[in-house]
Parts: sequence; structure tokens; C-alpha cells
Amino acid sequence: MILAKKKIFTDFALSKGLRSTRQRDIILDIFLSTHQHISVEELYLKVKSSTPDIGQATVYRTLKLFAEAGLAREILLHDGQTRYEHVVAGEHHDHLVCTKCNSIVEFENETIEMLQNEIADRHGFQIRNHKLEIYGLCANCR
Amino acid sequence: MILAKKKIFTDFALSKGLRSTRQRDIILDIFLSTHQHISVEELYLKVKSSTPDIGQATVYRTLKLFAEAGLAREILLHDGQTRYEHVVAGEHHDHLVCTKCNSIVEFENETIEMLQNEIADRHGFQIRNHKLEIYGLCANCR
DNA sequence: CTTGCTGCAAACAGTTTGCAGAACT
DNA sequence: AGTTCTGCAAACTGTTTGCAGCAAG
Repeated sequence: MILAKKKIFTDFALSKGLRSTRQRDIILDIFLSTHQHISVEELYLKVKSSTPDIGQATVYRTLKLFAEAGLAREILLHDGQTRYEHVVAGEHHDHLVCTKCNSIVEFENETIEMLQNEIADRHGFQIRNHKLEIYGLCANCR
Repeated sequence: MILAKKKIFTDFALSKGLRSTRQRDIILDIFLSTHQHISVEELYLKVKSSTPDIGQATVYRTLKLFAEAGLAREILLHDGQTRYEHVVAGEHHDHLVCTKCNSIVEFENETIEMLQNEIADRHGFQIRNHKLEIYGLCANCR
């Protein structure tokens, strides 16, 4: 929910002594209005077209903040760009990535999550987050 | 097994009409002698110290060939470098990555692999490979 | 008024590429 | 001989950073 996310960021900003600025508000709004895995460049273009005087360094800096605040997550695919996706509390989805058309299907699987916890426990490892990507051909491309 | 890997590459080279060169042999030897997830830079340094006249462009180009030949796999962690790991036929391991000390523990889990196949089937997706990384704190760092 | 934030441009890091000469078949 | 491969350096791409001015508290 969008308002909830804004609150997460406000709280984070408060706890870190960060200022609330026009740029951050705009970038957050636009980020929240996107879906899936947006690259910094793509987001920058959207921001630019709504508010041309925002620079891309700010977009980079702001997305890092979002990630730190826990409302976005960096993901690395194999296209040389850093992408960000929304973090939804308590939910975690993984990705089927088509290597031909680059489409991405998200899925969730409780059992896999559970197994991961078991594995982590066995190694004395404390999970912060995880990433599962399956590469191959999607239904259309095969 | 090292000889088997060399054969994989020889066969691949043959099928693609690639030449066998001193550089590729040396880089392959050194790559096979490494463990875990070596970055191109690290490998280049090893190569350089054994054979100073090999350039890093060649190392980059050669590692791509290895990946194409199926004996290495590119992995992206969050440190801005592309790393390569060995591909062992029929085996697939995943990673527990410590976000503090950057250590990596490998693990394997049959059940997760199975579940992945199910999920892919359900989406009409044909798996080529996959990547599961769990981030958090290792036993030493927590 | 103080300090953090921003835009700009320059700097950076990792990777790729053009090209002339060397090496393989 | 013909073609692929290599080393070098320059080019590129995505990202980060220094700094002077701007804006929030």
C-alpha cells in the first residue's frame, strides 16, 4: 500500500535525521507508481519527464536510500544495469527470467522459503534476504 | 575432473571452429586450478603472474568463451565485479553470502531444485539454469 | 544560520572494441 | 595463405563523487 510505504520512508528519514525534500517525494511517488523491476535509467527518464530539473545523481542517491530504508531492493540481472523492485513486507517473490525476450514472471513458494530457513539454520546463518532467479525460455519463446 | 573439463572446451572449440591457442590453454589451466567465485580481475592477476604477456582483454574474452562452452558460469554479487564459478555437470550449488565479511558458503538442496522444476512447468517455462543466493550474516559475523 | 541536499560535470571502475601484427591451421 | 586471435590503448557504460549554490530545519 502506497501510504504505508511513504510512512516507512518518513520514519526512516526521521530516524536518520534526513531531510524531506521535493526531489525525494517526487522520486518516491514515481517509484511507487511503477511495477516490476525498473532500472535507474528508466526511472530517471520518468522522473525527468515529470520534473526536468532533477538530475540523475539524485535518482541514484535516492534509490540507495530507499533500499536502505527497506522499501526497495536492488536486483542484478545480466543486462549490466542495477534494477530496483518494491519490497512488500512479509512477501517475497522470486523470478523466472526469459533469456530470450527478457520477460520476467514472478512467483512465490512457501516451501522453498522454508527450506532456505532450514539450510540457513544448519549453517548458523542469519538470513537478511535472498534472491532466486530461474533462467530459461518462457512459454512464448520456447 | 580437470581432464574432462579440458575436453569439454576442446569439443566446444572444435564445434565452433575456434583455434587452440597458448593463451586459452593457460587461462583454462589457471581457471581450473581456482576454487569458488573468482573475479576476472583476480584471475587476470594470476594469469599475469604466470605469463606476463597475456592481456586482460584476452582474459575477459576467454572467460566468456568458457561460459558459452558450459564450463563456467557468470555470477553477479553486489560488489560490481563479474565473477565466474566452475560448472560441474549434474551438480548445482547455491550460495549463502555473508553481507559483512563477504564469505560464501555453498550448499545444495535437491528438494529446492525439484520445486523449481515444478514451478517452471506450471508456467510453461523451460529452465536453463538458476541462481539462488541467500544474504545475511554468517555464523562468525552475527 | 547551519547543515544537508542537489545539479552539474568530471572522475571512476569494470568491460568492450578497433586495429595492426602475431599465431594457428 | 587465409583467417582467427591477441595485446594495446582508446572507447564505452553505468555509477559515484567533489563542489558551489540552494533549501530545509
